[in-house]
Amino acid sequence: MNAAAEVSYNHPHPSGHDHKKCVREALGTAEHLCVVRGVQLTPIRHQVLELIWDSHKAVKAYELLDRIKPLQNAAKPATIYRALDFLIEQGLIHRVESLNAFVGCSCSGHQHEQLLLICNNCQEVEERSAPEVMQALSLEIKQADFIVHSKAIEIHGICAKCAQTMGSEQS
Amino acid sequence: MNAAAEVSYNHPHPSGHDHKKCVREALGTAEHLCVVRGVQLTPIRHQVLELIWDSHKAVKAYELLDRIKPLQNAAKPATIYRALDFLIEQGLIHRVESLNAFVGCSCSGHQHEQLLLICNNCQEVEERSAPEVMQALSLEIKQADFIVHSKAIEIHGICAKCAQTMGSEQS
DNA sequence: TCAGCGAATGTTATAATATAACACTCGATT
DNA sequence: AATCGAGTGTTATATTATAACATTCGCTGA
Repeated sequence: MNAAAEVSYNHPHPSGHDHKKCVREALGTAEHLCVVRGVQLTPIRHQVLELIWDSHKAVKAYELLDRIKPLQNAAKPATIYRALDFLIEQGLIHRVESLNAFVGCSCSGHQHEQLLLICNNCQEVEERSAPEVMQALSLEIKQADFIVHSKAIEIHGICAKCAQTMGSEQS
Repeated sequence: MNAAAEVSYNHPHPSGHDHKKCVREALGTAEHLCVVRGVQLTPIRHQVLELIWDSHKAVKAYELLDRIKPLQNAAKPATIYRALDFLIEQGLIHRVESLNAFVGCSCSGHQHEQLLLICNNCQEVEERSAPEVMQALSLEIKQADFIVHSKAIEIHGICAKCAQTMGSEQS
């Protein structure tokens, strides 16, 4: 049985987008990249990636652990952390440093360093490539004579959708 | 006895800068801001701030706990985390999200949102205000219709000093 | 004066996040 | 068939952080 068939999507994205398409594309890209790179997207890794893509919210490692247990009875913290390490290495997910949580990367394969807009209300994370920001950042880093290994740009606040909802709910 | 007198500086900054001056300025600014704002920089909070300013490296909470125990025998995790919460609220330190650690803020009183250059070799953290980056970032965020609460921009890599040292040590 | 309050701290317990270390399986290679 | 490496199983523990309630102490209004 295919692991993919065992994971259901509990939180269809509310705002009229076709989330199944997001998932399909993300998994398709992941599968393709892993073949190309000669690395193994094992059942466990695939399931974890699917669970992460269950929504656009950042997910905690132990929440993933709880949710994978019905599928992988033997799952322990190491099971999850190893899968997460792999997925991060392959650029298939982002670690959200400010939340100790993880979110699917929709820019896999392209440049992986993105700006994350993290909604404190709905917990959804939006990735933006923000080329102008990245360019200014590169210049700044160069001026500092600094050799970059990795970048994390995390903005917390309220997303457009929540702002609208909250606004219309005011007295 | 003044708490300030009880903390020694174990790690004078190697690269010829007058670290005592950094500390003096940081503590002076902190004391002044707290008076102006009518908040209390209590002995514990002052000591924690001093310990953080012991170096330009990011410090872990439990490391602070170990180091404050000789001064505050009763210190427990909550002691440290409360002091850290206060110092962060007042903009006197930064939380380094990608390290779960803390570093003194040298821009206290001015705008507090800064770019952090974190050296993976020496662990020192350099703050840069990077106005061009911040401007591009604000624009990007505005385009996304996102309401900002806080920003974290953390760049990991090798600082200029370490790059030089490592370069000259190559075979 | 002293009752009551609020801010800070003391204290105990536990939750949440993450890694280390070693054993086992299994398919590919020699 | 031995060996090897990648992935996983398993146990234990380290690290980071918070909850919840008690106590202290200075201040303020009755």
